Amino acid sequence: MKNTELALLIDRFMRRIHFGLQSKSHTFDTANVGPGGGIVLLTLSDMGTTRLQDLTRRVARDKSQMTRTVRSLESKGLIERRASPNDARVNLISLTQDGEVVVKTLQGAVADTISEILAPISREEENALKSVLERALIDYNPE
Amino acid sequence: MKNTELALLIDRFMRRIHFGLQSKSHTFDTANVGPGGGIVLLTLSDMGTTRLQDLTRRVARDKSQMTRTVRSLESKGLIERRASPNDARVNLISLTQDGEVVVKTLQGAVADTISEILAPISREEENALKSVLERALIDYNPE
DNA sequence: ACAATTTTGTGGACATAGTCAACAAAAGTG
DNA sequence: CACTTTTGTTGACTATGTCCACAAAATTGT
Repeated sequence: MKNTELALLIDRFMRRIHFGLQSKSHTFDTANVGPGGGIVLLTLSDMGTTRLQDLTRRVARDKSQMTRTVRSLESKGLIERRASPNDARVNLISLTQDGEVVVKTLQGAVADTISEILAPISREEENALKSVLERALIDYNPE
Repeated sequence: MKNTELALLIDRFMRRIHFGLQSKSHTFDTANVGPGGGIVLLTLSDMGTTRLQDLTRRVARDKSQMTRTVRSLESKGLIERRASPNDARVNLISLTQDGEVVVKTLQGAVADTISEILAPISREEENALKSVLERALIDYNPE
């Protein structure tokens, strides 16, 4: 019954990352994608070319939200969409070359911030942390 | 350089909690405090009577945001504020009896959701998870 | 003692993100 | 080939975040 702690900890941890990045965002977010765009780009980089719906599920956002985020990233030339040849409803999303470059920059910034935060944490614990989160999320694919 | 993963995992985990609660919120958020209000109430319950500023730092939100959240909770009769006797600038915030009741309900709901999510995780790992997060946040007190 | 600075909280204005419902087009199904 | 489902878009609304300026009280340095 004391599990409320974990929710609060996760929230604070999230905010910690957020502020860490936010405070230096002018040094790396030159494309002005913001947190929302950043998450989508990084996720897309993980997934490779994907259908919009799958991307939406992975980042666990509302599909309407994703439509807008994707449009914004497209207008910045960072991602491309093309219709699936098999299914005309489906949008296949992929990073452009410019997008790849932005992703590299974001990855650097995020990695730096995370390293800062995890300074007091050992490498083994860090891996354990990832593994636990991954396992908890393994079946999580919201619609 | 692979640490981007953790940021994305934390984000997904957060969303997982959020949706888990959101989908049942009508069953427990009868006071209509929402996620923002809930975090404040739970944190306040952890901290006991506190100054607004300390609460603000703990939840890592903007102070103006906190002003508004606190006003809203006050208008619902869930928290009380009084001026500090020592320092007339300071607002001391505390839960009312109604607030305590709401907190109990929220704690139940959050605990249930977290248990669901952590079903595939052992008790030891869960404790390790908390401990790691706590340690990473130990010195984190933003202004 | 007292001017200058800092701390605490409030308010306004704007930007970003989340939510929900309605919709259109294409695909799948019996 | 009607019926249903899937995919994505749009609109309207709410909630949250961010930034700036401000006022009142406290603190500091001289």
